[in-house]
Amino acid sequence: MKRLKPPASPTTAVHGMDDDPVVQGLLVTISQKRLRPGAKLGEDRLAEAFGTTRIHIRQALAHLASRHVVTQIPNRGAFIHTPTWEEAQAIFAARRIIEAAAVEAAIDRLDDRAIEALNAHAAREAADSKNDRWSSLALTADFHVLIAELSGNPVLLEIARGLILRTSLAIATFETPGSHDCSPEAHPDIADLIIARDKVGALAALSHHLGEMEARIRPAGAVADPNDIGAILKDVGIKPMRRRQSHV
Amino acid sequence: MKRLKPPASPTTAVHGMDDDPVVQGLLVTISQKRLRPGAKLGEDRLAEAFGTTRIHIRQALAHLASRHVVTQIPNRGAFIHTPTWEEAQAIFAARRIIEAAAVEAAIDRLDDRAIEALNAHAAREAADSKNDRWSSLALTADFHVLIAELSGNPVLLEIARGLILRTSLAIATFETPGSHDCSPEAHPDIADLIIARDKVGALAALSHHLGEMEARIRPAGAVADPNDIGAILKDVGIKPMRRRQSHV
DNA sequence: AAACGTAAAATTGGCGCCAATTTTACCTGG
DNA sequence: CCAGGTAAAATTGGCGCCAATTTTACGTTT
Repeated sequence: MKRLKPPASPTTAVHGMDDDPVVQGLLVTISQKRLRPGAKLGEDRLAEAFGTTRIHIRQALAHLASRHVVTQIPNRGAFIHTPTWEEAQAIFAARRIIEAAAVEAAIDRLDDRAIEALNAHAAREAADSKNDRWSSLALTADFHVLIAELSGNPVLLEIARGLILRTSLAIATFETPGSHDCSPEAHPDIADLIIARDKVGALAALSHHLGEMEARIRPAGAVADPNDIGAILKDVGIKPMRRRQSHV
Repeated sequence: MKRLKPPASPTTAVHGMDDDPVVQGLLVTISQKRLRPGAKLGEDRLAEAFGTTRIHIRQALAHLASRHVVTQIPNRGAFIHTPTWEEAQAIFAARRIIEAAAVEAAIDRLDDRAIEALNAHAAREAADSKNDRWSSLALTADFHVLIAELSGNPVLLEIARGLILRTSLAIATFETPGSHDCSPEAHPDIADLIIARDKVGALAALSHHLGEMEARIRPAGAVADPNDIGAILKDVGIKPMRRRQSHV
């Protein structure tokens, strides 16, 4: 038996490249700063690591390149994008705008499920202090994504997701040696102010929080350390390939 | 003679998929509403129309799909994206946020070149009344892009460009029969208020302008008219292909 | 010994071919 | 005359091979 389908209705199903395992794997690896800006993303190596073909890798890399997460250079390959200092400042400025609007919208449409989600994230972040530093980095970023989700605007959420990810690239590029992405106690404060529906307080706390993040980067801190991705991807749960080794 | 180049510095040159002629051609054709939401974008047909290969078309379509301008359905092909009503509302809400911030930033860093650019665009728009309606549609969108450019934030500009383009898709999908994209006299008013450095006035005029645009769409106005792209692309200056014709 | 130039290896880019699915057209049956 | 089913055509998806460029390694020269 065949089920008949609409003749030419493009609203049936979406491709959903964001759900791609290669894209997701690269994204979380970047948000955890295991892949640093400038790292080479070889097609054959990634294909072997993720267990797929080279064409699939190319599509994923092209998708990430259009999101300004990966930079593709003709005949050179794909690299984790290294933001310029001007781009880093622009990302922070854009985050101030987007996230302030998201906080306002989240307070306007605050309900029990939103409060529960904020508390759940606060609990998860409080219990995370003794985890490995990789997952805690992704967790602090998730708080900002959660606020964007609570805004109820899917377009705003998508923009925020991109900016938050690019922020980790900016921080990884220009950070001063000993610095964290987010001060630990800033997120519960913002969450409480949102739950209390204190707009001006929440906006001030958010602005202060983003200011602290921006204060940790310096224009001269650009590192040129594209460490090899083999050992990194192996730790994520992917089997690496060993091709050859340059001897003495 | 060979010129030596940096060893592995990814900041040397960018790929720049946005400069691709296929992407640009499709983008302007969409902003002019010659390609309407739901239109099928066949790979062979586009390759023949633009005079390139099918692989190049695929890359361009994937890029546009990651920007939510094109929807790709597996084994079905690529279509001009048809926003949902919720997405259309979210786009307008996001534009209010982004463009308000852009106007504020533009006023803060206003200089002579910015004033000249605003006046130049106003003059071009005033002299455009008797042009064909295709280019005037793109011109009204350019005004909003110009404001985003004057904000001085390249990230904000990129976000605004995407939202403005997706707005034309939203309007084309849900517009009521006789409606224009922008009321003609709204842009000079906003430009004058920006030049006068009147923030609250410019923000109010912008909000009113976007409100007028949003008021012209209705949730039931979804059209299912994906007219063929052959005649449209032929008019843009591309040679179409004639394959076969179904006789009587 | 350091630097230049050359050659080999590796990687990316692109084209063509073929399988899988969909769309269309046609034919048959009610 | 309309509906359902079947077959042909068209289109997309994917894999493999080969050219072009880059990167690395090595040998030669000053």
